[in-house]
Amino acid sequence: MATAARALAPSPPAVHERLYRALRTRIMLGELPPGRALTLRGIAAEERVSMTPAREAVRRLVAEGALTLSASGRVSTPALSVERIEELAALRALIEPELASRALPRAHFALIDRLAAINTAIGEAAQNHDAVGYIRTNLEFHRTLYLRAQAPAMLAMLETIWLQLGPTMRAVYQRMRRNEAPRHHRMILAALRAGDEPALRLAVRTDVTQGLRHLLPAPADAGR
Amino acid sequence: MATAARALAPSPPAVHERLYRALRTRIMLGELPPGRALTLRGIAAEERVSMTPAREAVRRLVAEGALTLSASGRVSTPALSVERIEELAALRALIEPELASRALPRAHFALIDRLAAINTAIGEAAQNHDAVGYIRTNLEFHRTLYLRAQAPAMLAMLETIWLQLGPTMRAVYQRMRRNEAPRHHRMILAALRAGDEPALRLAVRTDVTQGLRHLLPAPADAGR
DNA sequence: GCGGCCCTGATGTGATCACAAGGCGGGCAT
DNA sequence: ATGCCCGCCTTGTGATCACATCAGGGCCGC
Repeated sequence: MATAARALAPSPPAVHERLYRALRTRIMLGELPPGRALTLRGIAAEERVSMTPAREAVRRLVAEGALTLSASGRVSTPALSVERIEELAALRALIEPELASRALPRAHFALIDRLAAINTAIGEAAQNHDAVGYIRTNLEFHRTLYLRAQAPAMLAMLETIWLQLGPTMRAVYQRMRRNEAPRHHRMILAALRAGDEPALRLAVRTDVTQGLRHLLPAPADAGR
Repeated sequence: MATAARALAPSPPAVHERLYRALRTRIMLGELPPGRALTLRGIAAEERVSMTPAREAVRRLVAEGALTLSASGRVSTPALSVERIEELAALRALIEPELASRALPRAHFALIDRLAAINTAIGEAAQNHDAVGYIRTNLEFHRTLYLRAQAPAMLAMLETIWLQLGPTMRAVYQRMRRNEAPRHHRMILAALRAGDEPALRLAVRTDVTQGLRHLLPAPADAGR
């Protein structure tokens, strides 16, 4: 695709692609608060281009659920309802253990070492109270593992879920004043080293549901 | 959203929305073969509009994986690799039992009766060798059940998976000369009537994997 | 003081144009 | 006859414009 083409020849990527990447990153990392309004002309002016590519980038992000359109077509980051957050968390809890399980047979030492290093970076971001850094390294931890699953369609679907949760994530990690990396990450690493598939599934699933539990009101059946 | 607005006032929906719906339906029902090339000007001319709304509709469908862009930006329906089909089938097998399970507590008699009626229609389409009709009624069966789960985000994600499988589905149902509705649908109905949640999950999961097994080469570990 | 109404400016939508890239076919050389 | 090359013409991209819609603020009347 476009990425590969750019890797071969340094031809500038299409403008709408660049806008898309930029917005997508900002949204996924939680740099935009939920409910933040955006305008096509504003996005376009920011990069000194016309509205056309801005429209295309926004349309694409809306299709992925990263942005929402009001009835009159105004664009904003989504302000998720509790029910929707619960659904998205449940989807993560379904897909991520599956990806981890598929990655397990291919997880050699070098990968586990890299995951451990990323986990250290997560801890540093947590100590610095760097919310964006925390989200970015946390996602990098998961993505690095799941890339080994060799399941691009699943990973793509999962990333759109992360994307939808992006603006909300920021609120989560600001609320919980965390000082260290998620404790379940160590369990994930241990299960990977041991080649223990059930333990890995459980650790991943718990990591996901723990991370989002803070957003759900009643801790009643959050783990159903 | 736009649908609700249209329901209140019969104002015509936005052109790009209309194009999107039309294309989406044709793709999901398998009316377009895999690898079919489309052009923005062609889509636009078909409905006597300019390229702009056609571009938006296509961009949206590309974001959902319903269409693919070649390196030079040409648009076509995706020709899925076997690996990708397996991934999408696995995603269906993860998400659909969950949706069925969530729908179970809300599944009253009227719903089960309606599902049985739809199932009859599936059988009729099968006997008439009506591939598009078969796919449409089959999806309607599943969607009708899952709508009761009150999980719009999950259902939306699932529909994008169906969408990606659309062009390929056509090939499946032409290959297997089926004469009746999927046999697991009866098991789904029975589990719903009995309120048996594990049986329902199993029946749904089996229905999904059986339906797509014909596309996978070696029947070795398709059900892993 | 306050609530409702109207107007204006901002915003999204669709059409049209200019341009660059590339696919495909015809034509030429061997 | 066949293979290659070149040029045309289709195709996607970005810019610009006209227009309908609507949100928000100011103004008037109570």
